[in-house]
Amino acid sequence: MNKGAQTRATILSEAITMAGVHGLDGMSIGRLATVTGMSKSGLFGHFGSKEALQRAVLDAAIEDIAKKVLGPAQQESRGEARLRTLFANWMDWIDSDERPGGCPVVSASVEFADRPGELHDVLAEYHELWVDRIRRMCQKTVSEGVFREGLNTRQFAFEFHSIGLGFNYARRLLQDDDAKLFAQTAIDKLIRSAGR
Amino acid sequence: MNKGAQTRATILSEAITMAGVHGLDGMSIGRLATVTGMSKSGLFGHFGSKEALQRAVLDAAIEDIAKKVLGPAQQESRGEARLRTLFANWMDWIDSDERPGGCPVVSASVEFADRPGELHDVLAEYHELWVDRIRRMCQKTVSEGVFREGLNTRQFAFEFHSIGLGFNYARRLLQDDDAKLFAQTAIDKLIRSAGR
DNA sequence: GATATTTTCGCACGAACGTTCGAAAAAATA
DNA sequence: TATTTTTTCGAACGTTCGTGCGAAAATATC
Repeated sequence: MNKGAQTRATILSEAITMAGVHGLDGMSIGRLATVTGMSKSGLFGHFGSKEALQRAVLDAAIEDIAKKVLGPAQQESRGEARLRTLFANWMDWIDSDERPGGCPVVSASVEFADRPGELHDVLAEYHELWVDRIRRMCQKTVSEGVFREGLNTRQFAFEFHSIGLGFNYARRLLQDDDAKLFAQTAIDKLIRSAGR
Repeated sequence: MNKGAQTRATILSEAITMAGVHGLDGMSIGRLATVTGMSKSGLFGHFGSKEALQRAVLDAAIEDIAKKVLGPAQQESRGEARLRTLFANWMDWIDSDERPGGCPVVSASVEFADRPGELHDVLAEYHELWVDRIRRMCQKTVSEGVFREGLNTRQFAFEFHSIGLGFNYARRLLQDDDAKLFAQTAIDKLIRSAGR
């Protein structure tokens, strides 16, 4: 690993944290430089523009989700187990101490929901990908005969995702210790109601 | 109505829109002055500080929700009708053309979830109030014998709120026309599953 | 219509923002 | 070790930010 890639990784790690708390816009290059012990221009040179930095932060967060949340779920053989693992890992990821700001992708999506541009498009595309992954896991569970035939898998994915949002919201805003239980109960209900 | 209160209302109306799109921090006094055709200092004088302005925007949004969403729901006599009206009006409010940024309270809550201060506290308090209102409507429906005895009303409120978040998210980020149907279906399911 | 009060303005301030650039320092290559 | 490339820095730029202040304009009161 080059020196460049190394410091880039350090920067991005701090940037994910800062973006989670202050948003992708609220994350400033100056404060990021202070935190990492670099000069503003030194840090800036790694990205070339603020938008490129924001994009890099987003990519890094998405990659981390792929590694820690999606990957382990895909390794499960059965569909229902995939869904359960996905949700459990997602909640753990949101609740991790490394991320005081909850899921940075959710934060960014709310932040850029109504602002046209590259970041909006990246987020919209990723959201569709994410929901579609849930939908396909659900479809697989149908194929295995565990969920009932004719189940509306897009509806399932919508509800699955909504529960995650509810958890992220309650957990972050209120530090609600019951949130995890509520979310887990809701997922159990959802999965049970999809059974044949 | 004084001239002052009048322009204040005009400012706040524009501010709600801007805050919905750019966030409470992203809403700047300079741009707000341009939009309303005032001078920066003239506008500033109405509030005294940016945080006070943000607080006023939040209060105005919450008041608007009380009038257009909560009020009509409270006028329903039966518990289930209250819940249905509340949800329908909430979705309409989120989806209104006047608010390109969806629900500004949801946006603000995500924005300030991990930033201590007055705004965070206001938002957390309001969220608890909101969820508790849902819970009490649910409890009333239990008392009326429509929902089953022993129903976990806090769980119900969590799921109810989550569905609203899911709608807000999908509708804003993707302009998903199916979002309303998904949300409505989810609410119907939730209400049916709570029945005796 | 005269007076008192409220509202709005222009101007300025210091701080922070993203960004540029050429020089210095560090690292990689030979 | 000498040379080339990459990485980092310091200083500065033009903008925008929130805010303060005294004067002017508009409104309300008598």
